[in-house]
Amino acid sequence: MPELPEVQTIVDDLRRKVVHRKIIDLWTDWPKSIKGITPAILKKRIRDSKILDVKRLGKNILITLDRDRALLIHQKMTGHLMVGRWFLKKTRAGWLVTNPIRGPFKDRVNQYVHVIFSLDNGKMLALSDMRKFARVDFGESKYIFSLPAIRKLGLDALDGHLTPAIFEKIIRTRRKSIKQTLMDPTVVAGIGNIYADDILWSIKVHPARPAYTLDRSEIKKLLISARKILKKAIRLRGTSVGDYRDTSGRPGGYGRELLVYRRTGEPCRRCRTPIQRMVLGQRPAHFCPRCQKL
DNA sequence: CTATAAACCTGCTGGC
DNA sequence: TGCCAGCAGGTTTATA
Repeated sequence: MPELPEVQTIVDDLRRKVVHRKIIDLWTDWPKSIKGITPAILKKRIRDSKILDVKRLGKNILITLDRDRALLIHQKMTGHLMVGRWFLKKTRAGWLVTNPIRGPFKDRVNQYVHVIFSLDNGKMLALSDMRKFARVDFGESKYIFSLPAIRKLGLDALDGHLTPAIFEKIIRTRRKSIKQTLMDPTVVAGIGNIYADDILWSIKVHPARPAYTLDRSEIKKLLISARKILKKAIRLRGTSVGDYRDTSGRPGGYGRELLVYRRTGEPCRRCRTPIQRMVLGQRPAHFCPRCQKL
């Protein structure tokens, strides 16, 4: 689900909804969602933690707690964070979580909720994830920031410290394709498959071009375009291709604006040539064979 | 070191 | 209608 704009949307929601709240309980039916420690230990250690802040680190969500501790959540492909009131219900098949949010969810039971933090205002922060790839990590700030996922994170795509000159230096040393380079979180943080395709289409660069072949002006255009597209997607509250939803269960609006992503066979928005699909680094890449020459 | 593949999971889609 | 291969927003780990 989540790339930079989707994660930012979630973080903005969470700042309004859970900052200053206390976590009073923890429930999970998928212990693997929690890294490092058992759910029972996390439950004990997190009780009565006050939420001080919520931030985005690349595609990770950092929830800062009191007593110098923090939660780090990565939603991976199909993870969702939702805030609301749920009810646990025991059935023959196990625990089910009922979800009163109306709208995009097909029914009132969200069978994919696997972790729930109960808050002191009667609401719950729930992690729902159909594919169970999402992970929650907990510990002292020192521990969280020592995690490879954070330590090795490149500069954020929207971070002002990432200047055209620095971006050029990074891009020009990479031998991989420009698309795989853009999607590598240790190079630039936040760009995933959807936005990488749209960004490259917008500057007419073929996704398979080796990164080091881009010249200075192309790299500058790349950075400017990346920021423009990511900011537009944040304004529209993300892309809902598949099942992405915000913390209230509402879809994002960028899906209608997609430039090439998942438009295989459809006409290029510039020249009407049918969009092509190829595979790069095990991921699909979409491009216009006429606008984006190798 | 690099490049590719597999692993982690479930549900949906399309072809036969 | 039914089955099954292939595919999906991401990242880490294994293999060559």
